[in-house]
Amino acid sequence: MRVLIADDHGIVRSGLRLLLERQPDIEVVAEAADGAEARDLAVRERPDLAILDVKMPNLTGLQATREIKRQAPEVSVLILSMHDDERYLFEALKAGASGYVLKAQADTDLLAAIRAVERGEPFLTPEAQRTLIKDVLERGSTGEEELTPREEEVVKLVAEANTTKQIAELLHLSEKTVENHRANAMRKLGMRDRVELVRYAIRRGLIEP
Amino acid sequence: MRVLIADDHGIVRSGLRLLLERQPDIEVVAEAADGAEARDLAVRERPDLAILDVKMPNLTGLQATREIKRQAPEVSVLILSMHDDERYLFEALKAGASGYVLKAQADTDLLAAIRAVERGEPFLTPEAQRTLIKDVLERGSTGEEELTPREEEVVKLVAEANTTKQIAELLHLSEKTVENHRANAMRKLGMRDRVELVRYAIRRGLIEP
DNA sequence: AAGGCCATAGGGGGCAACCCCCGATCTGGG
DNA sequence: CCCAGATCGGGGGTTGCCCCCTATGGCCTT
Repeated sequence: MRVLIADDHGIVRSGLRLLLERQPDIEVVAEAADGAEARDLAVRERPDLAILDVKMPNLTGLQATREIKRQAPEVSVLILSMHDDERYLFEALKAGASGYVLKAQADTDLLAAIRAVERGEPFLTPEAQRTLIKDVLERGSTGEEELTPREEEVVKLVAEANTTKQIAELLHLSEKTVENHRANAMRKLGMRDRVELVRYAIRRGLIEP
Repeated sequence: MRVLIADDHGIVRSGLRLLLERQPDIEVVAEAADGAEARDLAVRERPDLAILDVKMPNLTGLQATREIKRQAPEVSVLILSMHDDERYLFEALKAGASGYVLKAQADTDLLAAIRAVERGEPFLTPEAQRTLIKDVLERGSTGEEELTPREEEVVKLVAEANTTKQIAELLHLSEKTVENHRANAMRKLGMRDRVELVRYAIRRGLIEP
């Protein structure tokens, strides 16, 4: 099994490599120190599996996952999350990840996750499963309404502190259209102003804080 | 040289251990998964050096440092920091740490830091030195760019998507006062609107995304 | 005593954001 | 073929953000 690992900390990459290479059938074929590098390597090397940290420079693990699944959908992705952070779980799954493992449990759960992915099954730690169930129950079965690509693009630009006029120029649209996309996004998300959109964009990994 | 390592992620401990044990004169005599355990082991084992992650359960690396330096001052402490987080640099030095190393640079800087500590010298990465110098210069010469407690409080509430009116009610102030604090904070930080304040507040850890 | 910073409060004004309506065009799927 | 949804564009209005200014009382340092 050919694996790519991506984390901005050399120490973590060493630890992962050590853990993985104790397995006779696993080979680490590439290491990346940021999200953009991870995406490029995944597209070029086509590993069986990419293990990505959530928090990386250039592209977050979530952004990298989206791009990898678009450009090389046969590459499976496992997301590694710091802390007790399960807030990215939902987004990770929507981005196309096959599993979500907390770093604190990485040494015990990671191999189980890899074996699951190998069999083509998804993998979630028990904690992650609990979080997911809680989320689904809270949001109702569907989750929140999804944004269209255009709406998401506008939200991203809003969150980067562009004014309506600037966004209109960037996208070659009228200010009115930009306002409409922003308003529709806010309505779908149940938000009242740009400030809430910023936090949403950061949670979604659309922008860096 | 007898070393203790403390980090809540097994993967990171593995990576550290791997790195350190390649050195013939370094022996990892203890591993801790949280701050309290790190303190207890440091006091009992009296290693020459304790390498502590900033963010750990029970006691943070900084709290653990303070307690270790009080109960076993001959133990040197190196702080390992996640992210690009240099915000704990001052506190670490104040707590008695001999050095501050970013995890992203751990594999290259950590050994240099250990050798410095061995010689009884302090160690800061070039980035940390720059941060320190920048801060000293800012505080020394021109008006300091730090926010007053009131300004920070207002910024936090702004970033939580409260309107000026809501903040005024929460703090029992006039809207005008809130506006002044917000405007002063924005001027100090060189920002133009609330959207930028949100990202600042998240970077500073004032609020969660 | 004087000057400095801070927290408090206010006036007035320009403009962007936000809200509620509306319609036109194009596309994909039943 | 028609309908739904996405995209694009607009009118017209209220609110709140943001910027400019002044001012007072409390506290600390000089």
